[in-house]
Amino acid sequence: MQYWLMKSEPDVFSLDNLKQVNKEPWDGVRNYQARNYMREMQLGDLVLFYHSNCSPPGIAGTATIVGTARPDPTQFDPQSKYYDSKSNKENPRWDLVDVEYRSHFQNFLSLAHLKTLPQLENMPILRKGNRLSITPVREQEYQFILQQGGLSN
DNA sequence: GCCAACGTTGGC
DNA sequence: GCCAACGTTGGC
Repeated sequence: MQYWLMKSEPDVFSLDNLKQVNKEPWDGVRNYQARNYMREMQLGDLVLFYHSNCSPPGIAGTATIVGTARPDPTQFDPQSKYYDSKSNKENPRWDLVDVEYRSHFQNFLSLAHLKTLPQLENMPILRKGNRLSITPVREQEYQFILQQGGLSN
């Protein structure tokens, strides 16, 4: 089992939205490194759900991987903003995973707060200029963040 | 809205 | 294969 952090802009898709629909195909990832991380994901992997490009940014809660990597259909849809004319069905370029709601933290963990915690200083999300939307998280980091969030599982 | 940091593209 | 130009991300 592995742990991950996945970013989402709450104006587009928030943890509240995930709770409402329960399960969501995580489409639209168009970055090779993030795609490769999705291909490593296994059923039951745990996810920190991060709200980006909002005020305040931070970790809102957790989710679970309930579907492993498969081709993202939006890459073949000319109407989609995620359409990729250079991809083809014989050798799809982009994948998605299925993410299921797990919990909201009692305490939203703002980026400003996370930056004060030396236990988390190695997390990519805390480093300036990091734009990767999916990153691996160490187990100790995940457990510590769960404690900080006030475990509402 | 600004802009630094980063990934991608494409000319050479 | 290099790298400048460009587009995007995302904190502030």
